[in-house]
Amino acid sequence: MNIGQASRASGVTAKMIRYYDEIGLVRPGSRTEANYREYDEVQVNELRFIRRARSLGFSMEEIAHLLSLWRDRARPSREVKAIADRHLADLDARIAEMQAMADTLRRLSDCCAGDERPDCPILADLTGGLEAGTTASAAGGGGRSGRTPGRTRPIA
Amino acid sequence: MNIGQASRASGVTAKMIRYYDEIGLVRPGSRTEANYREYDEVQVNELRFIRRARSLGFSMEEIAHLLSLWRDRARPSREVKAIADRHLADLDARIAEMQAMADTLRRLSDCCAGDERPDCPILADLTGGLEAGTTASAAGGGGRSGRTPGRTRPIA
DNA sequence: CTTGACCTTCCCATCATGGGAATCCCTACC
DNA sequence: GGTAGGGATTCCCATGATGGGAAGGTCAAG
Repeated sequence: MNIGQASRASGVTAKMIRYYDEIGLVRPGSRTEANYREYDEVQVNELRFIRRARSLGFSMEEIAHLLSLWRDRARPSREVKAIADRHLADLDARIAEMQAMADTLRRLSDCCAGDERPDCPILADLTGGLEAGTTASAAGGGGRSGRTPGRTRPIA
Repeated sequence: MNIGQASRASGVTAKMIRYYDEIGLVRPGSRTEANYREYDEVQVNELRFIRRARSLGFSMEEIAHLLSLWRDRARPSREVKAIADRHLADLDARIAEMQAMADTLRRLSDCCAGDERPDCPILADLTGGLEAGTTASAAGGGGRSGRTPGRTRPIA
């Protein structure tokens, strides 16, 4: 299987397959004389694995770890679960953060007439910070340690 | 006010203030003879505005728009509301997506013994895709148009 | 005049992904 | 054999918002 066939078989773009090769995540089984990457079912399954893991929001770093556990028939499921749970906690935190943003925004939007007049509680909120009140702390409020520069939404 | 003072007054890092200058979002009122940026209360308020808008998850592009409306005393609140509502819909969609990931993951984690044995439903799911079942479609399921390469989590 | 804090610009890195160029290779067809 | 078209290769660049750091100029206090 060349890269195009592996791509169709796995649902991972050729570009990404090359990238996974580059970062050492999934190496082609071999190269042809013309330097074409060659893949077999094993690698294609790994590519599918990655695709699925990405769709669950795991980072490449986490996936590298998961993949090494997957390859290791003697892995303890404890380790897999640990990675999953850490990621889950991360997801939950980010969801809560975004939910707080959405809640604040919805409240502000509901108060906004949305007509031709310039008065707007949304702009008022952005302006003021509204020091006294429940308004100001959408995302920063909790006090969760450092400003997590967390990971983005992955693809499907 | 030089950039350091503006930074302290607004809560925006000097690095970011320079960036906002560079992209034309908030220009310093003037420069000193030594080429130092000079800011006054107006700009500091704009920086605070941006900081607050970022904390609500608005992108820089949306903030540029919001800022121009904010500066325009004759703006129709309709336009502000439109931006906010679009962002809100975006937030809701991303929350739903992450929630689906989290739900799937939680279910898988709950089924995982997390002990020394290698059997692991999490890895099994990643392996199989489990073609028949509610398991497979965490994030891609909905059918919402194109794979939105959406924006990341902002800071507080 | 020196020291230390602060400013300037410029470059690099993040993370996963896509776009595109230049070049080479393979297959099919005439 | 020649050629066309699709597909492979590598390399560079961009994203979005942010941080890190280097090299060099500036200001204020001692």
